[in-house]
Order: sequence, then C-alpha cells, then structure tokens
Amino acid sequence: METLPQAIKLHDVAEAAGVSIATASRALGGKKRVSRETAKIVLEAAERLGYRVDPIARALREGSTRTVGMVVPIIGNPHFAELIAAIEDELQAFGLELIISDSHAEVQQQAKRLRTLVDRRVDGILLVSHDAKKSVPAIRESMRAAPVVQIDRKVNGVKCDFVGIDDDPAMRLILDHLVEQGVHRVVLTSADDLNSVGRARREAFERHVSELGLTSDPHIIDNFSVEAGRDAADELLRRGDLPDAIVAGSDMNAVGVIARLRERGVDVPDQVLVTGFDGTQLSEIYNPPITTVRQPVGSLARNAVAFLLSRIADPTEPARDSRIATELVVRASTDGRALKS
Amino acid sequence: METLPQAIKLHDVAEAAGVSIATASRALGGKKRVSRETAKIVLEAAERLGYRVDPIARALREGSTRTVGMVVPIIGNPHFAELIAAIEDELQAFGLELIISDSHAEVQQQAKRLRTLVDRRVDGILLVSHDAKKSVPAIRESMRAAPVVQIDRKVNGVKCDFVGIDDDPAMRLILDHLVEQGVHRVVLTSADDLNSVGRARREAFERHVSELGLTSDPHIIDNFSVEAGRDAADELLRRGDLPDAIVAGSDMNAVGVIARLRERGVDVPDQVLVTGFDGTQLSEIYNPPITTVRQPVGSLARNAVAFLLSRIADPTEPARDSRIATELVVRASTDGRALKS
DNA sequence: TCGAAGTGCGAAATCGATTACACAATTTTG
DNA sequence: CAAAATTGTGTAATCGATTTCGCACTTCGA
Repeated sequence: METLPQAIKLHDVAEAAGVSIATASRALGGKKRVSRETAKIVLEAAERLGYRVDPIARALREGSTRTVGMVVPIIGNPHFAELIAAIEDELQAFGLELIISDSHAEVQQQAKRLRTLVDRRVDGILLVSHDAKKSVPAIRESMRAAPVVQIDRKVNGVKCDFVGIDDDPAMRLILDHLVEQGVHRVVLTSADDLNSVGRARREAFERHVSELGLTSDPHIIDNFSVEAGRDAADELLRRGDLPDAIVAGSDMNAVGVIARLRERGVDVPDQVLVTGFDGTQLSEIYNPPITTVRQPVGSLARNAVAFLLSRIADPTEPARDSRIATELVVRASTDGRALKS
Repeated sequence: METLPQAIKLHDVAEAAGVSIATASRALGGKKRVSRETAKIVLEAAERLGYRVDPIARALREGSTRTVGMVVPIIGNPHFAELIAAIEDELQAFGLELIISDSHAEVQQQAKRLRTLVDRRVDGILLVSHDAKKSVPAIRESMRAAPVVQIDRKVNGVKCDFVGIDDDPAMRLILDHLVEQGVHRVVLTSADDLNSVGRARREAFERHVSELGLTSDPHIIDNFSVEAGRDAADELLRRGDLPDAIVAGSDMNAVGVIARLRERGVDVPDQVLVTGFDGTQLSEIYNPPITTVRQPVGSLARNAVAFLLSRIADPTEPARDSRIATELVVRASTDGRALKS
C-alpha cells in the first residue's frame, strides 16, 4: 500500500524551519529549552505546511493517545445515545477524543471491547455495564491498565469511581406523584437484579410503597427493553384485575407496556396510569407522553469526565461515588382524573 | 506515567520460544520462511504468555490499523443507531474494529471528525453525510487519504461509492398503499434538498402523485426531526382543511406529526392517515404503530462493508452505486376504514 | 557433481514522534 | 574572575512491531 500523497512529517517542518527535529518537537510541544524566535519560526513553518502530528507515532512513544473509550450496552437505546452525546461534548472541552463501543449487553462482548480499548491505549475508560456480577473480572483487568469510571450502572466488588443518579429519591418522586393522583394499588415492572439499577429501583419501590401505605401487586421482573414491557403488559392482562398504576423501570419499558395495553383495548391513562424512568426523548414524544424522572445527562457527563481526568492525574485516589438528583416530569400518562373522581 | 504492569511484548515471546523477534513475528503472522515446528513453538509461547500485538506499534509500521471509521449526523437517531449496530456486526466478521463519530449534523464538526479518523489511519471510512453540498471539500480531502463509502445520504460531485435505498419505488409503495386505502388528497412533510434523501423523496413523491392522479397540498419542507414533524402539524392545522393523508419523510417526522395532531385533538388514523419512512423500531412501538417502508439495514451494512473492502483492496476501481429495495410495512396509522366507508 | 533455487533464521532498518544526554554558549554567583 | 548554573541546540536512543537483506544450509535439475 502506498503511503499518503502529502503526509507532512515533523522532519519536513524541521527542515523548513532550519532546525533539528528535536528542536521542532520541543517548539511544537511548547516545551522549555527553545528560544522564542526559534519557536516562532517552527510554528510558522508547521502552520504553513499544514503539519499535524501523527497520533500513532506519538502514542507509541508517549504511551498515551489523548483518547477516552466508552462502552455501552446498546447504542440504540435512546438513554445511552443521549449520554454518549453529552460525554462527547464534555470531552471536547479537554481536547480528548471519544471511541464508542457497543457491548450488545453481553459479558463476553463487553470484555472484548474493554480489551480492545486497553490495547489501543486509551487514557481512560467510561463504562456502562449491564451485568453487576459477571462483569467484575473484565473490569478488574481493565483497571490494571487504565482508569475506569462507571456510569449509570454500578458493578459492586470493584474499587472504581461511579457516577449515576440517586434511584431511591427518584422512585419516591414517582410514587409521591402517583399518590397525589389518587393511586392506591401499584405494580412494578423492571429489570432484574443482575443490573445494579434494576435492583436499586426495586428496593426503592418496595420501601416507598410500604412507607406510603400503598398496595403492591407482585413485581414483573425481566429487563429494561420495550419487549419486556410488552410481556409485562401481557402478564398483567392475564392476571385480570389491573392495579391503578404501573411503575416501569425505564421509559422503554413503559412504552412497551402502554403499546400492548392499547393494542388490547386498555386505555392509558383512563384505565390505568403508567410511569417511565430516565426522561429520554422517547417519553416526551410518545403517545401519550409519559410521566417520568429525568436524568440530568449533562451533569452526569460532567462528573464522569471530571472523575476520569482526576484519576488519570492521580490514579491512587480512593474511589468516589457521585449520585445526582433527578427531576419529576409529569405528563399525560398519569393524568389521574378518572381515579380521583 | 508508569507503563503497564505486565505488557507482554513480542520480545518476550521470542525469548520464551528461543528464537529471534523476526522469526516470532513471522510465525505469529503466519508468514512463510518459518518451519512448521518453530511456528508451533512460538504460537504456544504466545498463547501461554497471553501475548497480544500492540496495535499502535503495528499501525505505525504497517500504516494500517485494521479499523474502520464511521461518521453519522446524530447517534441518537434510531435509524442511524440501527445502522451502526449492523455495520459493527458485519465488520466483526472481517476482524475489523469500528470507531464511531458523531458530526452533530454540522459541516464543521463533520470535517473535523473525518480529519481525526484520517490521522488515526483508519483503513476506510463510512460516511453518513447530512449536507449534500457543503460536505464536498471535506470528503474530497478524506478520499485522498482513505477509501470512503457513503451510506444513506449521497453527496453529489464526489466520485465515491454509495449504498442506500431506492427512494423512488419506496415512495411508490407508500402512495400505492394510500390509494388502496381510499386516499385522494395528500401532503408531503420532509427534509429540504440539502440532503440527497430529502430531495429524492420529494421528487419521487411529486412524480408518483402525478402518475396516480392524486391531489397534493403544498409541501412542508424542513428536516427529518421530530420537531420538524411537530411544526409541520401546526402548519397543517393552520391551513385548516386537512388532506386525507400525510406522507412524512422519516419515521421521526411522522412521530412529530402524530404527536402534535393528537395534542390538538385530531385523531390518527380516524381523521387523517400518516406514513413514516425508514422502518425504525420507533415506527413499530409508537402509538399508533406507523405504516412505513423498512430499510433493510442488514443488507445496507453488508453492501457498504463489501464496497469498502474491495476499494481497500483496489482503490482504482470506478465508483459504484448500490440501491436496495425497501419493504412496505402496513400498520395502524393508515387504517383507512373511515375514508373508504 | 556442481551451480541454481529454495528454506530457515537472525541482524538491523524502518515507521514518526518524544526525550535523555552531550555539548557549547551564555548568564549568574561567590 | 573563575566556577557554577542556565539556556539553546543537535545526536541518538526509544516506543514495539514488521520486513528487507544477508548468511548458511538443503534440495533439485542437468
């Protein structure tokens, strides 16, 4: 394979400026030990020739790539897509590139992606894991090679920074709102405990249901997908007697529930209220628009990047945990007029 | 920054196998000029030590990274997210990695992303451009450094492979279906001509409307987003007299239209039919589920990767154009019983 | 049997940057 | 004013792999 037609190398810049490549490198890197005038000449030459450092050569020598890797379970999930966009914006401010990887919500794939990122010498890794247990070995392995910050889903058993929302008060916001709407009997449909978030939301649900004196039907536990929501709706219809409200563990889930209920002729919110979780765009545009708790994606991204940078600077810091508050967004899916009257 | 604790290098493998690094490299690369036995010893040593080549060192020497870059306008758009997933699967079969970049639908950002990918020495680039004109210089620049295949959106004026759907017959499927449903008067809401797809769909719409003897209200042209769909609905309501059917240029668009119409008390499909375009998951889960034409994402991915690989192998081949047929998916949003009866 | 062709292997060049070190010129210090 | 410290610059080592080339040894054909 022929090389690029006009790849300007440091050598060319040095030659054009009439200095050695060592001096040229120092000048471009803004290092000391270069006179003002020489630096200026080099910078101009580089500018004129359109020089851009070869990131690969630099990475080989420096061991750093000025790049951050991010692994998510499913890029197609709007919640993660929004998170990715926010992270990318945030990294840009620090001159860092982002490599995005999709683990397809499989432990094997996740391990492989992480290994690839490590091999590529990313300076840090942002991980949205999907399995709170089986992920541990892969994360441990990665952590030996690069700083890792977990986002959204937390894997226990690893000493690792984490940024996420505060699920317990978020669930409380949902349930308080439902109580206001006149709800007495609720049911939870969410993801299993393999996922830290699934577990946290279930536990929060149980605690607040009890505190608020609500009645709860048996949970329907699977995962956060639309399909799981559909299946949950089927199960509820099979049970026959619908509760006043269905609390879904994610917006996707809520969408699945509503879609199936309406297919079967059950109206939301007239016959049953439904809530989501996450505050994705989907919850806003769905029909009916879905009541949910919004994750402050920008804040999550900011904190995650801050954690990562400080850990890159000093890998010995103790692991930190950041929990950000969510905001209740009330929409038509919980318009409980029917119940109250 | 300290180096990794246990980074096994080729040197270590060679030593363990009792050969030179040259021989070790040849053995691992499956090259000739290595005896069967020696190769076996080296492979075993590598396996035992858990050796993984340093992709950076290899890239520096070979000029190739076994990586493909992909730039999309918005990762969050479900249509692109689905495409990314399909491409990734396809590339895996060839042992290629994928780096995903989001251009935020801005020409500047797109140019920057492309340059970064080129600098990183990706072996090829898959581009979903959003602007058919202003993108030209950046694409030209990239093409000088790496093979480029365009997907979905086509930029004219560059001699570049392209893979997309056949918009004209796709639009015909939609309109034929609407005619069957008893529709006489239609309106198009879609993206402007900056986008090749916007233009193709508009032209197809006009042609087929005329051929089928339908009546068309003035188009409402903006972009493919949900917001544009909402605005389009507002415009239609302002005009007062609704047509029989609204043909949207994308599923997102259709969702926006339906959401707003229902907000304003206009029912879909009872009062007006609405169609989407692309066949994303959104069209399936929306309420009502939306009639659309499904893009065969798997086929698009397969062709795009095939084009890219053959161009990597032989950069001199003439540019090719692949147009894949779509499939009509009929759903509740065009249940025209009201019209027919 | 003898040159030609082929095989197996290692030393060293190479990719393009950064940087340790050496050296000379200059400035500071006691 | 001599010694020490500082500054500007270039030479060469380095990062970790791949590959060219040369050498020694086989195998083959005439």
